[in-house]
Amino acid sequence: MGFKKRRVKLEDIARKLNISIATVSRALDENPRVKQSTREKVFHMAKLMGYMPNQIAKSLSSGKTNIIGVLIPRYDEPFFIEVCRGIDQYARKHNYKILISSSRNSYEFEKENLISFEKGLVDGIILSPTHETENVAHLNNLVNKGIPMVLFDNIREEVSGADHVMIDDEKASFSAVEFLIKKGKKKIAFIGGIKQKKVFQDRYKGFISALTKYKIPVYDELVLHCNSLDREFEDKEILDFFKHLSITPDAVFACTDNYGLLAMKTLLKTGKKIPEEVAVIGFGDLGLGEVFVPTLTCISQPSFEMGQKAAELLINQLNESDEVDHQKRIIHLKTKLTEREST
Amino acid sequence: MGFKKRRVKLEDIARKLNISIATVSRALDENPRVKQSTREKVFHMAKLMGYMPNQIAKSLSSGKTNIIGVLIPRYDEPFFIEVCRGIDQYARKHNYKILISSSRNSYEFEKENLISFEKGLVDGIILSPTHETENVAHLNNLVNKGIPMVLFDNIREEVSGADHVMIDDEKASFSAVEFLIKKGKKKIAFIGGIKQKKVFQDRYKGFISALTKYKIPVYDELVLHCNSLDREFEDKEILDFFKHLSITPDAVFACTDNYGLLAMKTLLKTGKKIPEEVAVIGFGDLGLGEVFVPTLTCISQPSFEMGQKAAELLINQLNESDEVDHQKRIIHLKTKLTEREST
DNA sequence: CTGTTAGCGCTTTCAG
DNA sequence: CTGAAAGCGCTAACAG
Repeated sequence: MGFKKRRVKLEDIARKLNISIATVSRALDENPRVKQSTREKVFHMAKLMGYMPNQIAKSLSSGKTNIIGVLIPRYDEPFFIEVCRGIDQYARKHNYKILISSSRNSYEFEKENLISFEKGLVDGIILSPTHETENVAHLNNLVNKGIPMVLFDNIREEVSGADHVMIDDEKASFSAVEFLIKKGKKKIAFIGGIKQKKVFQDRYKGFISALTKYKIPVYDELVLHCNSLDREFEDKEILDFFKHLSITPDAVFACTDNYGLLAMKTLLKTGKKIPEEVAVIGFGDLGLGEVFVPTLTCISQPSFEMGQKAAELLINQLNESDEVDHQKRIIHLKTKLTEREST
Repeated sequence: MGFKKRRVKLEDIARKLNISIATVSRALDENPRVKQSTREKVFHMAKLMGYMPNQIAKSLSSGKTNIIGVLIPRYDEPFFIEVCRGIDQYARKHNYKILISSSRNSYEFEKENLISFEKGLVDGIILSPTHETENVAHLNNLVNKGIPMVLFDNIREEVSGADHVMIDDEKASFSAVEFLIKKGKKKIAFIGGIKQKKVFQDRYKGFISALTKYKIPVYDELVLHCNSLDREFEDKEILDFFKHLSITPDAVFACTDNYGLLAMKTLLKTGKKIPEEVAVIGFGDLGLGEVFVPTLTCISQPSFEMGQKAAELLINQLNESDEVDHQKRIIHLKTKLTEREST
């Protein structure tokens, strides 16, 4: 807005046509209560004058913006972008736009962003809390104010009143590790992410329970929890990890595709044959794994679908009557194992 | 908005304190014209009552939303995401938020998205037109309405009044190809993108002029202009390309990192040694090239910086006086060649 | 079918 | 320093 040239508004059309603003508004709204001929006149004049409705005025008046706020921890993670695509696709169909913000992995920024959402720009919020987010009071707070919310990825179950979209991380990683075990692997390394994230905790649990079930020893040395929040450092962390191993793993279960690729890269550099000597399996399936040589076997996570589902849940909440209290919903999406060349 | 519970507004604070709405508004605005003690009372009460300003009302009243609309052709292209990060970073510092939309490579969607921007949601627009966009009337149209605009990537110089942020694609690709030539390569393949995009046209020109300058033959067979708009098909297109060659190239200049990686992948599969038998160079430098084995040499494009610069130009326009006509600015950013293992 | 009127919540003259 | 009042552009009773 604030466009330099003056914009034509309803009033201008009304005056030109010698009718009331209300009628113009209704006509443009395709309200059946206005005469066909009037409507046509209005449409014609609106077009002629280059009328463009003012969304802000509409929102103030109607009490809704038709914008969904999306808050993700970072942009440079294909998973989040894919989820956003899913949200966008569903939202668009239902006449909503999305406003994406990044909390840049910071609890403070998360709060800050939510505040700007709370200022009335968005009708509801979809978010993945950062790993730093221990206290979820700010989230419950928003929910209590009646702002519809859906969580995904780093779910915090304590947030009552917000819907959740998730996968069964533990089960998925269990099946990945089981797959390796059934291939005869016995020295399986684990590369996880930030320990504070529920998804990584769960993937670790799955890893452990698979090994336990099949009575395969857990070598502490073969377990790495990456702490990096940056591509650059992840790289280094994984390189170092492999450099200092005294046991040579015959398989690697990586909690993200990126970790899987970095692991393969490091292994290849040290002359290992994949998958003959070391099998590698990743998690995510966001396209990168298919480009690498060898291509990466991985747990396929329905990222796009997660987004769609999150949007669906949110929009359902938005359409719920304001009277009844929202009944929390938790959606579990299925994962599958996609076998490629690295195993 | 439309939050179920009623929100506290200026009026509520005013009444509680027995002062006028105007004073509350001014106090909260840190307007020096209000007495220190009053201001403190207001702040205290606002906090107590959990006041949260209504951005929509503010926007309607002030005529600006402090939102920048960003329109990119697709989300699943790291380059665009990186540009968005740059925009976001600069915008944030200057108290702007960004609203990202994707035109999904469609001229129709581009127009549609711009219309929703034009409805007053955004103060200005940063965009990369789609390859389908031949007619730029819709863009000039917006500019003429006084909406500040900055173009990047697939620049259309015809859009007068909009600022441009670009790199010298021709020069950059010239230098890449020259680099290959100086390494003694003589049968250089070219993998470009959609021909309708200016960036790809320019990169092709650079390729040709380097070969010409050094009197290296251009083999038509070694030139591929990818038409795919989808990862999946790009893959296939490049595979096919190499499969049907009768000449074996000793180098490949790829117009994106992704093409470069796919080329390497295909070459490796057919047993070629990189860089000994075939050197490969990409364009972009968005992180993927560093993970691959071998790592990809490429032209580094300052994507993040492009975003920052675009935001800077736009925000400058927003701050310009409404009286004077905007003086078009074109910014050229520098590229450099980053040598890695693939050459 | 159409017009009148009262908001939506905030900013901003203009008076005082 | 503070208040009253107009207005941003549109929607939605309510009345006719």
